[in-house]
Amino acid sequence: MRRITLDDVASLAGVSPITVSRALRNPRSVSDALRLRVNSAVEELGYVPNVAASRLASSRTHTIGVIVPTLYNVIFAEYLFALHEVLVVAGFQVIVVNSRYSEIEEENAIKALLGQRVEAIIITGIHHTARSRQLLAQAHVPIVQTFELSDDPINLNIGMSQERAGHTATRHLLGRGFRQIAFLTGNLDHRAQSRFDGYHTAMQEAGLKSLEMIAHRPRHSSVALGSELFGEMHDRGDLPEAIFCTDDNLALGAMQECRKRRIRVPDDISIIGFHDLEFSACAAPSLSSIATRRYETGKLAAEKVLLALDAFTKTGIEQIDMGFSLVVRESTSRDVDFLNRDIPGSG
Amino acid sequence: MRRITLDDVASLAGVSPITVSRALRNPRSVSDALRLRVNSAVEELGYVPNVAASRLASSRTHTIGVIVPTLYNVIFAEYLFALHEVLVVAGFQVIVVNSRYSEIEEENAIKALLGQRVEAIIITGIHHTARSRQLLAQAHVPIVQTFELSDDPINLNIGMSQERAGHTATRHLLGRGFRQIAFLTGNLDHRAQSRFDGYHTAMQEAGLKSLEMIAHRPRHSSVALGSELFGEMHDRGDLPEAIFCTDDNLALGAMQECRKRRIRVPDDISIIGFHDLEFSACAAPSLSSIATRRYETGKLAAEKVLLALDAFTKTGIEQIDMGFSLVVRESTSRDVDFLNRDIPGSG
DNA sequence: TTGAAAGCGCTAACAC
DNA sequence: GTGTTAGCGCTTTCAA
Repeated sequence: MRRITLDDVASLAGVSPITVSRALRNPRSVSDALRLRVNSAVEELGYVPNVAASRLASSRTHTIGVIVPTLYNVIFAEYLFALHEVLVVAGFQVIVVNSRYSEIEEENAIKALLGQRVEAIIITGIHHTARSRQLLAQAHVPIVQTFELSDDPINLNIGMSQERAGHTATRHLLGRGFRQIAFLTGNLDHRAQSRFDGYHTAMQEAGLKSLEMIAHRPRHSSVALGSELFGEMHDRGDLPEAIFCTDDNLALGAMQECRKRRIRVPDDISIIGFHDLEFSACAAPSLSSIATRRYETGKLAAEKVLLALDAFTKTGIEQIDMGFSLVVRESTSRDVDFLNRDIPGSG
Repeated sequence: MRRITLDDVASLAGVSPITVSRALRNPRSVSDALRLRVNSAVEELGYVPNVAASRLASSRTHTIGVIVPTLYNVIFAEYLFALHEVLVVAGFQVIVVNSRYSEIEEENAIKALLGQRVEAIIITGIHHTARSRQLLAQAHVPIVQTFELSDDPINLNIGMSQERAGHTATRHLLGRGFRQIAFLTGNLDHRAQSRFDGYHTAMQEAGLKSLEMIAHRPRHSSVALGSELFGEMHDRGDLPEAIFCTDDNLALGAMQECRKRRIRVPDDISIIGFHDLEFSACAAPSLSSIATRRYETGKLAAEKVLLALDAFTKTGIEQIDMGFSLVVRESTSRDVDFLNRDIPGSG
C-alpha cells in the first residue's frame, strides 16, 4: 500500500505541493485559510513527511552524530542526556552509535554517520584509526573530541587530562602514607590506560614499584568485576594498603568483597575510585573518588557545535580543559571511625 | 565545497553510475576489473554514499526505530545491546530515541521514526497516547511492545507480567512471616505502578494494609535515591520488617543507609529488589531480587522483527511471556549469618 | 502569498 | 556484465 505523500495532501487540500511544504515548515509564510486547509488534510490522511526526501532536496539534515564506546557505563548516559538537552531543543536529531571500544567499529560508525550527512560529529576520545582521522578531517563539519585532551586535536576538543587525574588520585594515597598501592581496572581502554600512566608516574616519582599489583581484565567495569578482581588479588595473597580503581563501580565491588572477607575499609585498606558516580557519596563507607564533569562536557560540546554551525566561517582548532577534582571521603580516611559517628536524625 | 557523488566516482572510473552503485552494494555482480577501478576511484575521492538518496530511491531504509524511556537505567543498556547485536549484524541501522518517561515525548519520537520510514518500531511498554497507538497501528510496519504484557497488543508483544512479579516478591516476604512491608519506588512509571499493584493485591490477600508505607518520589531510580528514601522513612519513625524496592538500585541504597544507621540486614530488616542487576549477587549482604530477562527480551524482539520483515505477509498479533524468577539471597534470609559463614578461598 | 519547473543523489526496471 | 531511462518525495530557485 502506497505511502501518503506531499502531493496527496496537496490535492486533498486543493493547493500546490509547495504550499503544503511551506505550510508545514514555516506556517506563518502561508495565509491562514490555506494553512487550515493543509493542516486538516494532513490530519485526515495521517501524513508524515519523508525525511529522506527532505534531506536530499534541502541538503540539510539537522542531524548530529555522536559516538560513544558503550551505553553500559552511566557516565555516557549523563553525557548523552546533556547533548540531547541542548541539541534536540535546537531542532536537531541526535544519532548515537556505539563503538564498543573498538577503533574498527568506530571507523565504521564514522562512515555511517558521514553517509547520513550529519552536520557535526561528537566523538569520545582522541585515538582513532588513521583512516578515521582522515575521514573526520575531510568531512568539513564540526568535529568535537571529548573526555580526553589531545596534543593534536582535529577541530574542537573538550576534555580533561586522564593522566593528571590518575596522578592526583595516586598522590592522594601516597600522601596518606601508603606505599603498596594497587591499580584495578576492567577494560583497559585509552582513558583507563592514561589513568594508569598517571598512577605509574606518581609511583615512580615516589620510588615505588607499581606493576605487579595490577589486576586488569578486558571486561567492562562493573561492581561484580570489582568484587571478582579484588577477590582474586586477595586469594593470591596480595593485600595492598590501598587500591586505585579506574571506576567507582570497581571500587564499590572491591569494598563489598572486603566486607565479605572481613577486611575493614578504610581501617585495613583504603580505596579510591574514579568519576564520582551518584552512589559514591552514599556508599557505606562513602567512597573517595575523582569527580569528572560528564554532564558539563556534553553540554559544552553541544553548545560549541551549535555555535560552529551558526558561524559560516570554518572554526579553527580549540581546546577546553574541563578539569576534575579530588573528592576525599571515608574510604581513604583512616582516622574516621565512620560507623560510630553520630548520624543526625537517626532516631 | 561540493560533496563527492556517485557520478564523480563513475566518471573517474570511466563507467556508468549504475555500475558504481552495483559495485558498492553487490560487488560480485560486477566484473573484477571494473570493481577494482571503482574501488580505487572511491578511495581516491573519499566517496561516502548519501543514504538519504539511497533510501529515497530504493524505498528501503534498513532502519529500525527503538524507543526507551531512559538511558540511565542499565536494564535498557542490556536490552539495547541485544537489539544491536541482532539487528546490526543483519544489516540494519538502529535509531534509539528516549521518551524520558513522557507519553507526549513518546508520541513525538514515534512521529520522528515514522518520518525516517523505519521498517519496524520496538517500543518499551504498552501505554501510549491514543494518537500514538493510531500512528503505530497505521504504520504498516512490525511493531513490538516490550517489557509488559498487554490485554490488547498492537502487533507483537514480548514482555512479562510486572504485576505478578510484584505479587511474587511480596508473597516471598509474607512467606518469611513479615507483616509490615514497605514499598519503595522512585519514578512511578507504568511498570513500577504494576509492581505496586501486585504488592498491593498480595498485601490485601494477606489482610494487611499497604499504603501508608509507600515512599515514592518522581525521580529516576538510583542508589542515592534509595538511601534518601530509606533515610526519610526511618526519620519519620517507620521501620518496617521488610521492604520491597521497585529496583535493585533503590534496594542497594536502602541497604547502605541501613548500614550507616546500624540497622542490620537481614537481621533487623529484610530487603528485596527488582531486576537482579549485575551487582546484586555480590552485594554484602547479597540482595534478593526478581530476575528479569532484558537481554533475552531484546534478542527475541529483534529476531521477531527480522522474521516479520522477511515474511511478506503481514504478521498478526503475537504475545510472548518472558517470565521472571525469584532469586532469594541473604538480604531476605534471616537465618543466615552471612558475615560469619565460611567463604571458600578467603585465605 | 502562491505556483511551475528543475533537480537533490541514488536505484529499479528494463534493455543490450 | 553493463548501460539507459525514469523517478523516489521533497525543496530550491524563479516567476507571477
